[in-house]
Amino acid sequence: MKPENKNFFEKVYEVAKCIPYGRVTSYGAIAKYLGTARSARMVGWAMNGAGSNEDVPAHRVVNKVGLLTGKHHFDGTSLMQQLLENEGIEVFENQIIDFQKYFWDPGKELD
DNA sequence: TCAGTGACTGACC
DNA sequence: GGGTCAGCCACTG
Repeated sequence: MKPENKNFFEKVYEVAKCIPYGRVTSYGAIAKYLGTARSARMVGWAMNGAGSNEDVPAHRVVNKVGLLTGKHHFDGTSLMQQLLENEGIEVFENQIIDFQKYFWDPGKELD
Protein backbone atom coordinates (compact mmCIF):
# COMPACT_ATOMS: atom_id res chain seq x y z
CA MET A 1 0.00 0.00 0.00
CA LYS A 2 1.81 3.06 -1.25
CA PRO A 3 0.83 6.55 -0.16
CA GLU A 4 0.03 7.31 -3.77
CA ASN A 5 -2.61 4.64 -3.69
CA LYS A 6 -4.36 6.33 -0.84
CA ASN A 7 -7.53 8.18 -1.58
CA PHE A 8 -7.36 11.88 -2.09
CA PHE A 9 -9.19 12.36 1.16
CA GLU A 10 -6.75 10.16 3.07
CA LYS A 11 -3.88 12.28 1.80
CA VAL A 12 -5.59 15.47 2.83
CA TYR A 13 -6.28 14.08 6.28
CA GLU A 14 -2.71 12.86 6.64
CA VAL A 15 -1.30 16.29 5.86
CA ALA A 16 -3.84 18.03 8.06
CA LYS A 17 -2.89 15.78 10.98
CA CYS A 18 0.73 16.89 10.53
CA ILE A 19 -0.10 20.53 11.05
CA PRO A 20 1.78 21.56 14.22
CA TYR A 21 0.04 23.09 17.22
CA GLY A 22 -0.40 26.82 16.85
CA ARG A 23 0.14 26.71 13.11
CA VAL A 24 -2.20 26.95 10.14
CA THR A 25 -2.09 26.25 6.43
CA SER A 26 -4.16 26.88 3.34
CA TYR A 27 -6.21 24.64 1.09
CA GLY A 28 -3.97 25.55 -1.82
CA ALA A 29 -0.84 24.60 0.10
CA ILE A 30 -2.23 21.15 0.82
CA ALA A 31 -3.47 20.78 -2.72
CA LYS A 32 -0.09 21.78 -4.09
CA TYR A 33 1.66 19.31 -1.78
CA LEU A 34 -0.62 16.58 -3.08
CA GLY A 35 0.15 17.61 -6.63
CA THR A 36 -3.33 18.92 -7.32
CA ALA A 37 -2.85 22.64 -6.85
CA ARG A 38 -5.68 23.25 -9.29
CA SER A 39 -8.04 21.33 -7.07
CA ALA A 40 -7.86 23.39 -3.92
CA ARG A 41 -11.65 23.23 -3.81
CA MET A 42 -11.43 19.48 -3.44
CA VAL A 43 -9.27 19.95 -0.35
CA GLY A 44 -11.90 22.15 1.18
CA TRP A 45 -14.56 19.70 0.17
CA ALA A 46 -12.53 16.90 1.71
CA MET A 47 -12.35 18.89 4.91
CA ASN A 48 -16.11 18.72 4.95
CA GLY A 49 -15.75 15.00 5.61
CA ALA A 50 -12.92 15.67 8.05
CA GLY A 51 -15.35 17.49 10.28
CA SER A 52 -16.46 14.15 11.67
CA ASN A 53 -12.85 13.10 12.17
CA GLU A 54 -11.36 14.47 15.39
CA ASP A 55 -7.89 13.50 14.24
CA VAL A 56 -8.11 16.11 11.51
CA PRO A 57 -7.66 19.69 12.76
CA ALA A 58 -9.83 21.21 10.06
CA HIS A 59 -9.87 24.49 11.96
CA ARG A 60 -6.18 24.91 11.13
CA VAL A 61 -6.97 24.97 7.43
CA VAL A 62 -8.08 28.28 5.97
CA ASN A 63 -7.95 30.02 2.62
CA LYS A 64 -4.80 31.66 1.28
CA VAL A 65 -5.45 35.00 3.00
CA GLY A 66 -6.11 33.45 6.40
CA LEU A 67 -9.85 33.88 6.17
CA LEU A 68 -11.96 31.36 8.09
CA THR A 69 -14.17 30.60 5.12
CA GLY A 70 -15.15 27.21 6.51
CA LYS A 71 -16.26 28.33 9.95
CA HIS A 72 -19.90 27.93 8.94
CA HIS A 73 -19.36 24.20 8.71
CA PHE A 74 -18.53 23.97 12.40
CA ASP A 75 -21.19 23.44 15.02
CA GLY A 76 -21.24 26.92 16.42
CA THR A 77 -20.57 30.19 14.70
CA SER A 78 -17.26 31.00 16.36
CA LEU A 79 -16.05 27.51 17.25
CA MET A 80 -13.36 27.59 14.59
CA GLN A 81 -12.15 30.95 15.81
CA GLN A 82 -12.19 29.79 19.42
CA LEU A 83 -10.09 26.75 18.56
CA LEU A 84 -7.52 28.91 16.77
CA GLU A 85 -7.39 31.48 19.56
CA ASN A 86 -6.96 28.61 22.00
CA GLU A 87 -3.76 27.77 20.14
CA GLY A 88 -2.46 31.30 20.44
CA ILE A 89 -3.51 32.39 16.98
CA GLU A 90 -5.00 35.87 16.79
CA VAL A 91 -8.27 36.00 14.90
CA PHE A 92 -10.27 39.09 14.04
CA GLU A 93 -13.44 39.20 11.95
CA ASN A 94 -12.99 35.61 10.77
CA GLN A 95 -9.48 36.42 9.61
CA ILE A 96 -6.15 35.32 11.09
CA ILE A 97 -3.85 38.16 12.17
CA ASP A 98 -0.29 37.81 10.88
CA PHE A 99 -1.33 34.83 8.83
CA GLN A 100 2.12 34.49 7.26
CA LYS A 101 3.64 34.26 10.74
CA TYR A 102 1.52 31.22 11.58
CA PHE A 103 1.49 29.78 8.06
CA TRP A 104 2.77 26.22 7.79
CA ASP A 105 3.75 24.97 4.35
CA PRO A 106 3.62 21.15 4.06
CA GLY A 107 5.78 21.34 0.94
CA LYS A 108 8.64 22.85 2.96
CA GLU A 109 8.08 21.81 6.56
CA LEU A 110 6.76 18.30 5.99
CA ASP A 111 8.53 17.37 2.78
C1' DT B 1 -26.60 11.30 -18.07
C1' DC B 2 -26.56 16.27 -17.41
C1' DA B 3 -26.29 20.33 -14.90
C1' DG B 4 -25.54 22.78 -10.69
C1' DT B 5 -22.71 23.55 -6.58
C1' DG B 6 -18.71 24.20 -3.52
C1' DA B 7 -14.47 25.06 3.33
C1' DC B 8 -10.25 27.78 -3.50
C1' DT B 9 -6.85 29.90 -6.45
C1' DG B 10 -4.55 32.45 -10.04
C1' DA B 11 -4.92 35.46 -13.83
C1' DC B 12 -6.78 39.49 -15.82
C1' DC B 13 -8.72 44.19 -16.13
C1' DG C 1 -5.76 47.58 -4.99
C1' DG C 2 -10.20 45.20 -5.69
C1' DG C 3 -13.75 43.14 -8.63
C1' DT C 4 -14.59 39.51 -12.08
C1' DC C 5 -13.80 35.08 -14.66
C1' DA C 6 -12.41 30.56 -15.60
C1' DG C 7 -10.56 26.03 -14.08
C1' DC C 8 -10.27 22.43 -11.06
C1' DC C 9 -12.93 17.56 -9.59
C1' DA C 10 -16.32 15.05 -6.76
C1' DC C 11 -20.95 14.83 -5.17
C1' DT C 12 -26.12 15.50 -5.47
C1' DG C 13 -30.66 15.86 -7.55
